[in-house]
Amino acid sequence: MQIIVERRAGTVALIDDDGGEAVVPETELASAVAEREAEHPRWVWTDTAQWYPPLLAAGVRVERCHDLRLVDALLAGIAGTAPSREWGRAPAPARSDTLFDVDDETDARATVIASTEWARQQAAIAAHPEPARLTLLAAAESAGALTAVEMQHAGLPWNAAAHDALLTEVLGARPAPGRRPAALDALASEVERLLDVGPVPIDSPPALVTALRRAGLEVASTRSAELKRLDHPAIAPLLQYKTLSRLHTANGWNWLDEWVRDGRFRPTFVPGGVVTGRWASDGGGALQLPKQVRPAVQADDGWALVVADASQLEPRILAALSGDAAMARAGAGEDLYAGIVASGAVPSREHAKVGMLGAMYGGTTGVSAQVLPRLARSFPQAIGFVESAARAGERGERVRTRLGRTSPLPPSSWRERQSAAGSEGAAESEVRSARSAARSWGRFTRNFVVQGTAAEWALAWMAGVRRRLWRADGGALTDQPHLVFFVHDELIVHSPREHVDEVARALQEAAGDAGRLVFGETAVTFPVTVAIVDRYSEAK
DNA sequence: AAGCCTAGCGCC
DNA sequence: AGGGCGCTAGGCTT
Repeated sequence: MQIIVERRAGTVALIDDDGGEAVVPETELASAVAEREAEHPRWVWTDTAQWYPPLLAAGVRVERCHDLRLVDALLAGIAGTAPSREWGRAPAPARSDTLFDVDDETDARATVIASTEWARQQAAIAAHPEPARLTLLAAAESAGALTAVEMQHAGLPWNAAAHDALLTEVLGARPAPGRRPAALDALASEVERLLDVGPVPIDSPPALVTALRRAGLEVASTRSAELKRLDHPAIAPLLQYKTLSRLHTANGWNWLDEWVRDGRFRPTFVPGGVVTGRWASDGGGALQLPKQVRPAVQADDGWALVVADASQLEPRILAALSGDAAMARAGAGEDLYAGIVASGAVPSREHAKVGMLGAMYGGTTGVSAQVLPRLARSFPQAIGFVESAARAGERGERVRTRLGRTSPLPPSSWRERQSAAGSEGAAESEVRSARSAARSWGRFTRNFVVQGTAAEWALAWMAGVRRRLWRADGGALTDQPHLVFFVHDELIVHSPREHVDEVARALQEAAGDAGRLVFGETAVTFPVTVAIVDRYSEAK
């Protein structure tokens, strides 16, 4: 059964299957939801990110929901239209210099009648050629939205003292605000001394290029890959400076002050935030947590981190998508790349890895391009699948993931370039640049099908883990094993030590379920490695 | 001062 | 001339 949650001027209507309505003041919503949650309804509401945090704060957990905003975005993508409404986004703050008053319009767009929208979405899903897949995607997306809020609520356990210690270890003591740590000062002086061309503006890439050239180093940029190719004594300290400076600015003491409170890092996860369906994050750079700071991610006393990682997820996804039996066989063990080597297709694991990544990203140079023909011979269906997605993109067509998320159409400027290049008397440069733009869009659609389907698998995995950890008898989320982190193909559960084995089992079993859910019968396996550790850095 | 852009680098 | 992101600093414009 489902219960639609509909806002009505300071009150909230809860509408059940039979059309029965209970209208409660917003202040009493949590208890009204708690009362009904016992019947395991699916909560149909406009936006999990808005409705769920206050419920969790009141100690009320919700098992299932349908997120109208996220599903609308999916359906709009499929229909090739813009999302139908602004979903309750806060109105733009009033600005005195604004030329026209947008508030009325913004409010109107923000008003979504949940029951009406729910009916519309059900009809749209039923009318889709693959309603079962789309239903699954809507459920997975919505479960992800619940999990995202729960992970922010619980927070990733973070030992601020350990973080401070590791910063001090490599940077020196925390400097006064606005000052540079001692280790960076020393490295900057060293670079200056070794270049010996006067002051070196080390933090400004364009000015640094000028200084390097003054020192006789032929560089076009200050990218570390380019600097590494140079043979000069100043390069090593310069690269070291960049690494430490990055740590200091991105994940240093300021980051710690801003993002870690009461032993927890609580980023906002943004389900569906990426065009492919991957999650994005907002604040703290949660999805780019550098390995350097992972020693600070530490389980509470008596607890452990159960860290699970899906092995070679994307090539396995491609094998399942394309039904490539040979690649499924190569992935039968724990290491798909080793399986590709064993099949005789390529000489080394590195060749297998770089070649597969190149096939999925559209690499055209180096080792990746070299081994592609061999991979194509051994795994014609898998390679053919991404090639065909690339060709579709080059023609300006949309592609879709396994469960039905569609890629956007290229911008109108792209189409105009293509047609201009195809017309009589087009300049050669126009043709070349249009061709290059077409290839570029093809690389996007090529990757979209794999990355997007991997995101679907990951959502199904996460939902399965959450379901297995769910305790019907209630209790606070954080009193029992709970998800605390997700990065595309990796999950972390914070768990009391006495439960880690069952948590590990849940992570494994849910991975198997996810493969069957997304692909039905498939020979492709999705092994996950699970590590039970005190610190995130001890995993892998 | 605020907004926007680029360069660069972190993650998957 | 390999896909997707977020974030920071510098530097420019408004």
